[in-house]
Amino acid sequence: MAEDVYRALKRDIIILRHSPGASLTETELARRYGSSRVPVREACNRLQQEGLVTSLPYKGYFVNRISLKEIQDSFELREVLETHAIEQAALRAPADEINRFEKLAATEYTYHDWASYADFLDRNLEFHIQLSTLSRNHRLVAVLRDLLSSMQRYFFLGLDLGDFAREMRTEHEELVRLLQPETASRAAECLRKQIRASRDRIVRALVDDSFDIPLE
Amino acid sequence: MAEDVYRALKRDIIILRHSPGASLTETELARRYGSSRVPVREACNRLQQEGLVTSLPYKGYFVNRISLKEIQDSFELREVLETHAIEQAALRAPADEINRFEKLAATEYTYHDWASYADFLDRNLEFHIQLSTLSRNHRLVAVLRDLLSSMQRYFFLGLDLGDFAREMRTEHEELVRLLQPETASRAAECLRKQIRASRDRIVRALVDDSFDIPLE
DNA sequence: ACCTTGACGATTGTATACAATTTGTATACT
DNA sequence: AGTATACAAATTGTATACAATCGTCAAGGT
Repeated sequence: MAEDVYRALKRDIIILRHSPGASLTETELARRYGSSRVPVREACNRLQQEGLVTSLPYKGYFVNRISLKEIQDSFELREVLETHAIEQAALRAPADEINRFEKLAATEYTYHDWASYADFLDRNLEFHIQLSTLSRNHRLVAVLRDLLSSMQRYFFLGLDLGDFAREMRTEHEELVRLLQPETASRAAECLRKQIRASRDRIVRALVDDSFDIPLE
Repeated sequence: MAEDVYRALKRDIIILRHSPGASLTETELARRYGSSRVPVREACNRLQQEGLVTSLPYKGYFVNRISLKEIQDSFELREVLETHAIEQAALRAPADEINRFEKLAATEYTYHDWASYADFLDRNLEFHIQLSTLSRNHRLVAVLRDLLSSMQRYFFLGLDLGDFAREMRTEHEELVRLLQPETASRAAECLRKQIRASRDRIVRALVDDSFDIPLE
């Protein structure tokens, strides 16, 4: 049940059902998600460690606001971690596992259909995690999973800015093609370019003020 | 009180008072640290997310075993994160903050004095965290802090292998000297060398079987 | 002899009652 | 009117009682 609350609450934060800056109290969350305060506490603690909410003792929990600085920091960190992961992945990738990724890469979403956004984000996360798993560094994968999870909220913003479904699918397929020892460094550079493009899309969305979400 | 339990339990795991592989139950921990099960649960959850213990539902918590693979994974991850951090730190470090680090770098320990090990590890962690803070990337610092915390157990093993107190102090001072924009990449390479030396010391300690700790 | 089944012990999972803390508000005093 | 103090409301922090789950071991049947 704690797991249910965790998942539901996280999803609601990611798809912005809980607005950045919003105040959450244990009692109200318990009512909303149909449990008692204890599982809610556990869920909130996990989300706090992931950097999605902040706990102020005796005051409540608050959905972390979105700031340009944190977006840039997150993307910088992602670039360091994931380019390293994919380079190692390409160096160590066994050929018989590559075709498995062609299916994972083939995921798109429907523009302006918010329900499809959530699905796409899940599959996209899965793709990147499976990719980094090829690096054979469990620890790296764990950190990257937490990081990408907490960035889902940003990606959600980016999707509604334009129809990049086909473009992202093409990017995925390009990565899979480069997943071989000889092209390891090219794979890393390719991913780096994609990550920066994604960051720029999202930053542009925010500074253009297309969204009326609480910043800073 | 949850905070107290967390700190005490973490310390006891790091200094190997709780042996790797040991079984921990909430009730017994509550008795040992003088609280009820609720704060213990919170502490254990945090430690689980940090990778120090594993929770098996309805069975208990278990102190994670130490494996060569995980040590190597951790050091690889540390190398990626911290060399990036120090390079950014050197590029952005304001001159008036440098002297603050000369004090932090001047920390040693007394060989064969286990009590001094714990103190040294704390100050050493603080040094590296403060260093990475100069990178101005909060997110990176947060991840690095978690990683280094969970590696403290390994460092503890390394200390008892030989008297490296002066050597490590010298290494620290060398890093501080290189903490300038012109020598940024040299700082990164210097740190990389140090991290690998540290890893090799610890790996050697384990394969030489100098310790009778339960491995993987 | 072996397999099934049932009960018991140990442990975590959950709910709820109560304590501690903070913040704001109202009231009394100067 | 202004300030200080006491009190009340809201919220998390902690303790404890109870429920759910898993593993073990023994008993009984085949």
